[in-house]
Amino acid sequence: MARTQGSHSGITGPRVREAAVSLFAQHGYAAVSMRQIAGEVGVQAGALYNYTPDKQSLLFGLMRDHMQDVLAAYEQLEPAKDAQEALRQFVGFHIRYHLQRPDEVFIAYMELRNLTPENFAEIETLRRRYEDALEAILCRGQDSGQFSVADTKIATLAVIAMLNGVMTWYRAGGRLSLDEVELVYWDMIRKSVAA
Amino acid sequence: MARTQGSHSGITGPRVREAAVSLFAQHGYAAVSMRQIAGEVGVQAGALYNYTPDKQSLLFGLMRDHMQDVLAAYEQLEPAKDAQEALRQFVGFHIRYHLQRPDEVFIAYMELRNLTPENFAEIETLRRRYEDALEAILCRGQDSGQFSVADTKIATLAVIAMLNGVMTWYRAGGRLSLDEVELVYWDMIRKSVAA
DNA sequence: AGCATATCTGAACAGATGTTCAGATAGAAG
DNA sequence: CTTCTATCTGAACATCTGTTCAGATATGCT
Repeated sequence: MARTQGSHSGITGPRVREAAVSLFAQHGYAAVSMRQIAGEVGVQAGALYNYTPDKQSLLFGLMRDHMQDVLAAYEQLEPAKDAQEALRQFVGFHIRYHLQRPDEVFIAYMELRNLTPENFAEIETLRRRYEDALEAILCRGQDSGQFSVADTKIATLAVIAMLNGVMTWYRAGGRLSLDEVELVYWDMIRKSVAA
Repeated sequence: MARTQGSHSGITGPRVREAAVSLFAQHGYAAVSMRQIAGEVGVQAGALYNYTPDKQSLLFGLMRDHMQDVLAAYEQLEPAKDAQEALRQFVGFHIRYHLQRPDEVFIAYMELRNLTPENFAEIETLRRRYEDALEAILCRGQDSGQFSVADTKIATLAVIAMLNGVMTWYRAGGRLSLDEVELVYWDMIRKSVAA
């Protein structure tokens, strides 16, 4: 009757990651124990160590994979012709992608301080690549005279901060549809950088 | 020679709170132990319980006092005449006040999930009062035709999210002065809600 | 001077923490 | 059916957790 044993690597592995994502997002990395994660999966704590060398690596793996997924998804979009078009593309992509993976996104920017210095540096590099993509768009529009921002670096961070705010309140099936949300944000961002 | 004892309530009390603010902001509530806080103050862990009934109350007290301070400081500003003026005042106040207390602000929105439900509700009420102040400004400008936003509630959250982003990168003595930072953000926000 | 009180120490508590590992078990391979 | 191996259990480990409290100590008061 006891617990099932044997070969379940292909099943348990993903479930460990799913449980970790859900629990880390809900209570925070430091507040979640390996035993809680194991309990969610339906397994003893020791079994987790077949899938991660330690707790820190589990967190880091989740964050790194998420950032790489975001970058890969964004970079395979077909490049827009002009800056305005590219900015709209970025806004739409960011909102939709992030609302599809709220837990991963939440972890990726809430748990940075719980990474070891080396792991932190690696995540920051990936995040930086994403920010640079947006800054490149702003610079392009600035050069072409379509945009007018006092400082492209700050504008980049301001736009991303604004977009990230959507995750704090948006709930699927709420007052506004995804299309409406995207439109509202696009409207504000378009105007905020306009010449 | 040993540790000093006797009457130090007026000194130790604030130092406990300062240490807690600093450590919670740096590593997160769940990752900081009472012994670490005590060590920072130069006292044994048990002594902390002269100043807080428990760890949760310590966190809650810091967050509640911070939110009340923010509200009190904002509400004693003399009301601006028109909506545009009021928005500018809000932006300036928010940036300057928050950059003066980065740790408290950081805690106030990072540690919400570590509050008990009752404590969470109380903090949310205070936060809501602050957001409502901004939304009232946006509504005023919307009515007067100065502003044009698709949704005042979302615009409120978007503006605050954008402003909060300043704390993730601003460092005193950096590339830009406080005045410049305020100007850059005011420029973007003014345009983003403009008619 | 000595008394009273606020403050701190130091040890103790019950339980939780991340991690390890020998041994049990189930499915795959022959 | 047997053997092999990946997977999981269950117990153990050293250490850390928030919190309590009796006793020590210094300060303020008389």
